[in-house]
Amino acid sequence: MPRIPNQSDAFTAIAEPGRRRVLGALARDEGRDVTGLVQELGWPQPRVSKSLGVLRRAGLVTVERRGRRRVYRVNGGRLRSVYDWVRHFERFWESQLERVRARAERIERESRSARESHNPLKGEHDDNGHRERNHPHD
Amino acid sequence: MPRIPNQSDAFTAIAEPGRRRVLGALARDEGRDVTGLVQELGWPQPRVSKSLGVLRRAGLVTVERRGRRRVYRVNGGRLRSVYDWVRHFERFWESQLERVRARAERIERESRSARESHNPLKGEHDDNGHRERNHPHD
DNA sequence: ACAATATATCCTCAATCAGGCATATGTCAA
DNA sequence: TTGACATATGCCTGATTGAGGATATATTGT
Repeated sequence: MPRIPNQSDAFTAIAEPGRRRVLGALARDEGRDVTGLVQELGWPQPRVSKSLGVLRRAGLVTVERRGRRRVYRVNGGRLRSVYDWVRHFERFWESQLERVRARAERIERESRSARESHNPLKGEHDDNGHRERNHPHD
Repeated sequence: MPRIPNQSDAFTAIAEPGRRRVLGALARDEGRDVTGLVQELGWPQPRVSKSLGVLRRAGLVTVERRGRRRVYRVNGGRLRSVYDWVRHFERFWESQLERVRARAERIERESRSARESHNPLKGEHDDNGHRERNHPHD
């Protein structure tokens, strides 16, 4: 039985770029209703609601009923658990030396794009396939 | 076309508990080879290698060839991008007031477990389905 | 009670993913 | 070179996922 990463886990919840966008939007204001998010994001309402649902079940946001509206807010507590986890690796970027060494190692790079290539050429030309965004602040 | 969250995205890479374990194991020492991880984690080797592959493509770890061994190390730079993103939400847990308010709102809780219930009872008995670990430091 | 508004949930589909296992590739030692 | 060791990759499968669209549920105003 594969896959346990329940969507109600904070890490899984923020793995999706769209949901990160939602959190970002929520963070800008102090509480926002679904309609507001729909307008800001330009997404169909069901999609927004579903993203909010995942975030809600992950405990990353809270809801307050205001009449027919529902005001969503960022729930810091949960995000903090992610923060704390990442924080454990702080020492790996704190020292400049670390970065230098890491960079030196990156020279003799790792595997190529993984899916493509499969290039049977002798010299295994390492390449990381750097096509991702390095700052997923979506 | 659904699903874009490429595995070579740092957030997606750390979404999987197993991969978080690997990172944790790597963080304990200063460089570790696959065999070492296999022993520490008790996983079949292919699984370890595959986890490392994802982390590698996400730029979260680096490899250094040492003979037939491959020494993996945590790459702080990438983890930092996650750190920075989460950090933007710092104000949501910094103030105790925030937490108090959030807690007050949590009282009138959100949706029930999502999958189950569907209880047509009038009074919507909110429940967050708090069955996840709140500290995924796996 | 009815219509309109606001939001959540259901269903289906295509794509992705993790895990298991077998196997390929690479490297060292004799 | 041969064989053992170390690691990566390919394939298959069951399960999960996100998106889209339709629809259900709730709430307010008249």
